[in-house]
This record gives sequence, structure tokens and C-alpha cells, in this order.
Amino acid sequence: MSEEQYLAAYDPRAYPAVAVTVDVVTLTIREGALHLLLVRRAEQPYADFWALPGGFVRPAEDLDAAAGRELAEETGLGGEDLHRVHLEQLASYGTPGRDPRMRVVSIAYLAFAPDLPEPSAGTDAGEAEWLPLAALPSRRLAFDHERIVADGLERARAKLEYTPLATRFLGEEFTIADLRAVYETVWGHPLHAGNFHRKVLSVPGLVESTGATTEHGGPRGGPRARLYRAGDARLLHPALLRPATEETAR
Amino acid sequence: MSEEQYLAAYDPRAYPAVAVTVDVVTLTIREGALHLLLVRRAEQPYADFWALPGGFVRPAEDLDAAAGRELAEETGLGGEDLHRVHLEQLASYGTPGRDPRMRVVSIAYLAFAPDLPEPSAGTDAGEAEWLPLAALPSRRLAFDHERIVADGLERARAKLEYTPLATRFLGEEFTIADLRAVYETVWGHPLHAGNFHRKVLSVPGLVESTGATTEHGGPRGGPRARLYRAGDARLLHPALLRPATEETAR
DNA sequence: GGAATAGTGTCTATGAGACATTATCTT
DNA sequence: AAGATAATGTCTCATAGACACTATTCC
Repeated sequence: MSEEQYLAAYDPRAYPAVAVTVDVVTLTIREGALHLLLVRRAEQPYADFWALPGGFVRPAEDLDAAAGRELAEETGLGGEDLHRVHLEQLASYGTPGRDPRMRVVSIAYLAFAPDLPEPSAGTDAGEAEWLPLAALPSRRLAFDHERIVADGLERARAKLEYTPLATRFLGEEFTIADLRAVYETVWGHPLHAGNFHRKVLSVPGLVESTGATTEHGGPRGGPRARLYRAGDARLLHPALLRPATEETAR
Repeated sequence: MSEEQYLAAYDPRAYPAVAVTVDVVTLTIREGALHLLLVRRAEQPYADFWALPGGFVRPAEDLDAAAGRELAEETGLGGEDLHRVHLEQLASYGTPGRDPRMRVVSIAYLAFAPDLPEPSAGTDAGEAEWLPLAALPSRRLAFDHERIVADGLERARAKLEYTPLATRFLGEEFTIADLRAVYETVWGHPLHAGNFHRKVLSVPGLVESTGATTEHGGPRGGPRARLYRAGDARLLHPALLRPATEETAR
């Protein structure tokens, strides 16, 4: 039987159903540390395991919409706040057996969120938490979600280099030091304050001045800092390169 | 009904089946121009339209394997040759209605192939062709495949900057001028021969010398060129930045 | 010989990074 | 007053890009 005949005879409806889900890797910065949104599973399989928020894509629902809905359900965010969250497709995972019940292909999304209230508050969702990423290695997640989180983290670190998405972790207005803290937290690497300052202001469209300053100086002294908001660039030229860490590449 | 209850009551098997397919954007360079592998559809919908090679993911078949299988079927490549083709996941497309028959979520892949023989030769596949990308704007593709191709092209251009994947368009051994032609073709931009030469040799792991040279000089004169093969780097530090084209970013 | 190309040398502008300095604010 | 921080200045080094030049090969 040729491939052509095989395909012609192939009726997908004759096969066991394939389920399509979305799972969202949601990152935020709380108390100077990168956090990941997790929910506790109530049912089998992987009951009581922590997992990425996600679920089945509904009929006539776009993939992006499904990811946004899952995110809104777990974070309790409404339309306006949700609009400030960056959401992008990450990758798809469909290894047979990744869900023991049936064939499940999951479209993973990556979200960058500003500091949000505790997720369970005012939400219908079950148990949910912001987990510091430092605590992740000692925790086993459901399904292949550890792999998905690792992919999301690597994507996030890379994206800070050539996009202004670091601002999505902050509020409407922020100082250069706030922005630097985001980079240091996500990259896990201290940056030179003076050089970072000049670099940020030199990249077109990264930030724009509001004209205002903070009300007070820092908690341990220092002058008031000028306030900025996100600029209109969607890609950064030139990019903010992260300090050479290791030769991961070879 | 709360979201929690909704999800608990949600049985995906009770809904109309969702089909999962893979589609492959396969790029190669023929006669100095970038080409895209297309197949002509034999059946409805979009009968007689050209489309990306692809098809349903089979039960117990990994997504990557499905993409490799579809690629092999259309190109007629065997194991060893296929091994030289770079294949990576591109993105997933699941907008409702993109396939008029039923809900279809397609996982798109991107492939970089060396110059291959005509696709139809020795293959069970139906009509297939390498289409010069310059001819693409005048051709309507099936489904949302034009969008997928556009996304694949942008990914390909970006990947040449920070990966050594340009070598995947070439044979086992190649000259620096061959490599430069790949960059110029994919980016659609002439590069300075002397500076490119030095830059390529200065990036660790991009190419390594074979010690040999070409048998003859160029067709219009010039000395014999040294031959190189792909190096062991997987990411390039520093990257080969493409010349600033437009401010697409803003 | 003339033309084209491979490979290298040189110069300049630009940016990253190390370090220093000044002004401003908190304790 | 002392310490911390925002913001800017200065210096050095590495790199990109423009341009020049030599050697080699084809016609």
C-alpha cells in the first residue's frame, strides 16, 4: 500500500480521539524572585501533584483564547489587568504516553505577568500558588510539565535580550533600577547599574520618560529616581546581551 | 456553574473529534534562490491547490517523527540523507475553521535541506515541486499555509543569525563563498565578501577547515578556495547580525 | 593580458564594560 | 554626618564595516 493510498484511506475520525489542551507557563516577580504559577490537581492522573494551569481547548475556541482563558481563571484577572500580561505560544508537546489516559497534544504558552495578588483569592479555581523557581528542583510536576517549564524559562531569558518584554513584569511606571532588577532576576546575574542605565536609555523605544520621579528616595538613601513607561519598540536594536555565562552552546 | 465544575464535567471524548496534523515548511537553495517544497492536493477541500506537505499524526507516533515521515515521503530521502536535514518545530495553528471539514490543529515544522533532486522522482507522493519563493506571492496556498510559510521564513532568517544552520543548506564540504551565498539568499541582502570571510572564521565552532581546496577556481576566474565543513557549535557567539534592513520592529 | 575571486591588512566608528564622580536622599 | 543610590563622565578594548591590496585562476 503506497503512502498515497494510505493517506487517502486515512480517516482520522476512525481513530481514537486526540485531545488538545493548552498549558501556560506564567512567570512573575515577587519579592525579588522569579515565581511560577502552579495549580494542584484534584483528580487522577497525577492527583495532588502540582501542574501548570491548563485544560482542554473548547470547540470553536482559538488556541490563544484558550490560553488566555486558563490564565484568567487561575489568576482571577479581569479584562483590563489581563491585557497587561504578555502571552505567547511556546511550543507543542505530543509524545505518546505523556498523558496515561489518552493521546493528548498540549500547546504550551508562556506568560509574563506583573506582580499579582495571590491567585486563589476571588477565583473559582482550586488550590493555586506562586512557586519560587528556586524551589522547583525539589518538586515533581505532573505530566511532562517540568520539561515545559524548562523550555519556557530558556525562552524567557532569551526574549529579554531582544524584546522589551521585561517591562511586562513591572507596573505602568517604573524606574531604571526596577527594570534592572527584572533582568537580574530572570538572568540570575548581577548587572552593572551605571552601564545598564545608559544602555537602556540608548536603545530606541525600550522606555520613554514620564517626566515624573518617585515620591521618595530608596529605602536606604539615594536620590529620587525618574519614572519611565514601556516604549513602543517590539524588538530591540541593538539587543541587551546577557553576560557570557557558560559555553552552553557547544 | 463554576469553572471548576465545568472542567470536572468536561469530557473531551464527548465532543466532536479534534484532528492533529503536522505541516512542514521545507526550504532549500536551488540555483541561487530560496525554494519551498509544495505538494498539490488531490482531494477536497482545496483540491488542486498547492499546500505544505503534511498529514495526520498517527497513533503512538511522536510529533517530530510525524514531521520527519512527511518530509521523507515527499522528498524521497532515505535515512542517511534525511539525517542531514535540519528539522525543528515552528508553531501550532488551530484557529477554528481553518479546515472546513472539522477542527484541525496543525503543528508546523521548519526544515532546512541541502539541494535535493526533484521531489517527485522515486516517490509515492503525488505531484510535488520546489517553488521559488519569489513566485510565492502570486500563488494562493491551501488552508492558512501562506501564514505558516511567512512565519517559517521569518524564523529561518532569524536563526541564521545565531545558529550555524546555514550549513544545512550546503553539502558536506563547502567554501566560505558558498556559505555567504546562503546568507545572501535567505536574507535577500548582499554581504561584503572580505568582512564575511573574516567574521565566519572568527566565530568559534561555525566551520572547521578540511585542509583541502576546490579542484578549480571559480567559473570566471579567481584562486581555488579552501574547503570547510560545519563546526560543532550549536549557537553562535557572537552572532552574525544581519544588516539593518528596516525598522520592522516598531 | 584582463577580469574575477580568495584571502588578508588597515582604518574608523560604535558599543560594551570597568571604573570614577557628582548630586541627592534616608537614617 | 554617614551611607546608599541615581545619573553621568571617562577610558579601554573588541567588533562591524568600509576600503584597499595581493595572489591566484579562468578566459
